Amino acid sequence: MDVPLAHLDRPFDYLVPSELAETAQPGTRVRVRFAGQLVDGWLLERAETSAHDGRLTYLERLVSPEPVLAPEIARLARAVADRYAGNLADVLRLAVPPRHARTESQVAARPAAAVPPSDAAAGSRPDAAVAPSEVAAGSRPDAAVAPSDAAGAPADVGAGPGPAPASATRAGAAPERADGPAEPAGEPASRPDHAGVDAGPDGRWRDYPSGPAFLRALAGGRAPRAVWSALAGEDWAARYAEAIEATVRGGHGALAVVADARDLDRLDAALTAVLGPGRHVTLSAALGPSRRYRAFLAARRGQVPVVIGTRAAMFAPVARLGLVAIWDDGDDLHAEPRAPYPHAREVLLTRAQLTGAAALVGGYARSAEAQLLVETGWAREIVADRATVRRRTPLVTPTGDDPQLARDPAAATARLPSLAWEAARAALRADAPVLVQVPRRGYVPAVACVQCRTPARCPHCSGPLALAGARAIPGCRWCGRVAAAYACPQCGGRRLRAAVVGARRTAEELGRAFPGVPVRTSGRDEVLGEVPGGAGLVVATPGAEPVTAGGYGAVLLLDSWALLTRADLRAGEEALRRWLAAAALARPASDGGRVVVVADGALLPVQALLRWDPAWFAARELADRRELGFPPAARMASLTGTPEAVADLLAAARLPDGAELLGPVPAAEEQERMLVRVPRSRAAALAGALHSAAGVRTARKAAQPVRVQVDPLALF
DNA sequence: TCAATCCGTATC
DNA sequence: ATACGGATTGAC
Repeated sequence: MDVPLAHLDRPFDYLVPSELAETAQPGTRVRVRFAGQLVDGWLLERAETSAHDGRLTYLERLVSPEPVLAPEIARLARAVADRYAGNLADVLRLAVPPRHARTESQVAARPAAAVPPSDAAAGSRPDAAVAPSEVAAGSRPDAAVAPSDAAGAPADVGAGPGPAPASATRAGAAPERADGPAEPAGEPASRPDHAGVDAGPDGRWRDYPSGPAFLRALAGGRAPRAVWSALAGEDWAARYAEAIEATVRGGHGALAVVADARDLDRLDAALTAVLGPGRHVTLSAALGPSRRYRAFLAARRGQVPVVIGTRAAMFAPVARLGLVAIWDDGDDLHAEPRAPYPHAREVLLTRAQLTGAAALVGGYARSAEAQLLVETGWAREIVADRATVRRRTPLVTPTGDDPQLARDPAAATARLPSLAWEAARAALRADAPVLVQVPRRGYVPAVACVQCRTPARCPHCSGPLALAGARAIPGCRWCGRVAAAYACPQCGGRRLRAAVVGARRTAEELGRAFPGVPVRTSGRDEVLGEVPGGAGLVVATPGAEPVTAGGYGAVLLLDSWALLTRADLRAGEEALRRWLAAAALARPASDGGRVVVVADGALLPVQALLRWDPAWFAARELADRRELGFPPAARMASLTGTPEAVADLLAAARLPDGAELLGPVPAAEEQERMLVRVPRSRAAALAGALHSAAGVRTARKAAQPVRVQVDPLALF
C-alpha cells in the first residue's frame, strides 16, 4: 500500500476480479480502494485464502501488467525497511522507478537474451514466493493480495543485514579461501598502468595473493565475499569489470554501485571493454524518467545480466544475482537522503545475504564498516603483500606539525610549505603534471586544542565540542553539556580554537607560485575527468581529482588541518579516504612519484597514508569506535523533531535493554535531536521498537512528525 | 430509553 | 480521508 504511515506498514488482502485473473501477477502495480480512497499499491502475492475475517474488496484496477517488483526486491525492501525502522512503501519508492507508460509500451518485451531464465527464484531461494495461485484467478475471484509473512518479517537477523557471522555462513557463500602460492611471485617491476586491461583471465588481480582465487570462485558460480584494498595506481574499474565478467561467465548476474557519475563513466567504459556492448545497463537518477525506466525494464526483464549505477541502482532487479559490488563505500554519496535513509553498502550486503550472492567492497581506503566485515569473518580481505604495496606506492612525506613555508615569496603567499613547493617544482621540471588537493569549504568547524590540535571531545559522552557563535564556552554537540572547564587530555591546554577553511583562493595563488605553468581546476562547478600528461597544475577538491594517463609526478595535499578537525566522527577516516584517492593517482616512487601531505606525521591518518596501510588504520579506527561506543561497533538512531514530539515518540517506544539516550541537542529551529544507542546485538530490536512507536503516533495522527534515522551519516 | 454526537481507531 | 463502534450526553 503506497501509504507511508507506520501503522499501515503491512499487507492487506484484496479479491482479484476474474478479468484480472491472468494479468494481476505478483510484482504489478495496482490501485485499490482503501479507507474510502483510491490508493496505489503493490501486488505482493496471490493466495487462495485470507486470514482476514472481515469482508474483502476487489482490486480497483491494474496499473500495468508489468511485474516491476521482483520477488527478491520485495523481500529485500522489507528487510531494508526493517533495518532502518522505515516503511515498505518508502523503500519501494526508492526501489522501483516511477512508471513511464510510453517507454513501457515502446520497449515491447523482447525475448530475454542475456541470462538463463530465472526470476522468482532470483539467485537461489527455494522459499521465495508462496502461492502463485492459478485457481483463484480462474474461477471465482477469491484470490487475495497478500504478501504477509512470506515476504515480510525477516527472521530476526540479529544485527540485521550487517555482518552477522553466525547467520552469514552458508554452504555456498563461505568466503573463498585465500589460497597461498600458485600465483607468480616474480612479478616484473612493471609500472601500474593507469589505463588498459591486462591479458589473462585474472587480469591484474594477480597483484593480490587472494585475487585470482576470488575471480575463480566467481567464475565457478560460488559466492565469495571480499573487502578489497586497491593498490595505488590501480585501475579499479578494470578490476571490477573483470570480477563482473567472471560472474557472468559463471552463469550469474551482477550489480555494481559507485558514488558518482565520473566513477560510473569509468566503470561503464571498462565493462564495455570486457563484456562487449549490450550486456549491461547503467542506472542513475541523472538519466531522466524515460531512460531510467527503460534501463530498469531491461534489467527486470532479464535482457541484460549486469546493472551498474549510482546508489539509485542499489535496488535494481538483476536476474540470478551472483555478485554485488560497491566501490569506495566510504563516500557519503552512498547514503540515500530520502527516508528511510538506507546506505548502498548496507543494502547491497543485505542482498548478498538474502540471495547468497558474492560481495565485493573495494576502495583505496577501507571504512570501519568494511573492517567490521573482515573482523567478523563475514568477508575476506584482498590485499597486496607489503613488497607489492611498496613497489606501487608514491613516496609520501608529511610536512610536520609546523610546516616551514617556502622561501620563494610567491610560494609563501600560497601558503605552500617548502617541501610541497619543491616536490611540485621537481615534477614540473620532469614534465609531469601536479595534482593539488584542497578541501571544499563549508565544513562545520570543530574546535581543537590551540597547543596540540587534538580535537576537543566531551568529557562526558565523547561527542564533539563546538563553539556556538561568538560564545566562548564550548558545548557538546551530542549531549548538550557545557564544557566550561575543558582541559585537553593530551597536553592539558585550556584554550580552544575553531578550524577555519580557506580553500578557493589557494588555487589562484598557486598559479602565481608557478608562473608559466598551466593551471586547471576541477571542483563542484566543473569536474574534469582526465587531464593530459605533461607539466601542468591541477587544483581539485576531494572527489573531483581527474586522472592522467601516466600518473601525477607529485600530489600535494593542502589544508589537511581542515579535513582532520571536521566535527565528524569519521573525520580521520574521511581524511585518509580522500588522501588515498588523490595519492593513488601519483606515479610510484620508483618513477619519481611524490606525495606531500601538509600535516603532522604523528597523526594516525597521516601515518596510515605514509605506510599506505588503510587496513591498519581501519582496524585502529574500529577499535576506537568500540571503545567509545560509536557505529559501526554500536548501532545508533537519531530522532529529530520538536521536543514534545520526540518525547512522545520515546514514551511510546519500548526500547531494548541497554538502550542509551544521548541528548537532546538543538537541531533546526524549534527542533531537537536525541540519539539512541544500543549494542549491535540489539540493533534489530531498536529498529523494531522505533518503528512501532512511530506507528503508535501515526495511528494517533500525531501532528508533529519525528524523523527517525538509523545509522545517521552524521552523528551531529 | 433512545437518538444525536463525540472520540478513538482501523482501514482488506 | 472516512467509516465505524462504543461511550457520552441530553431530551423525551
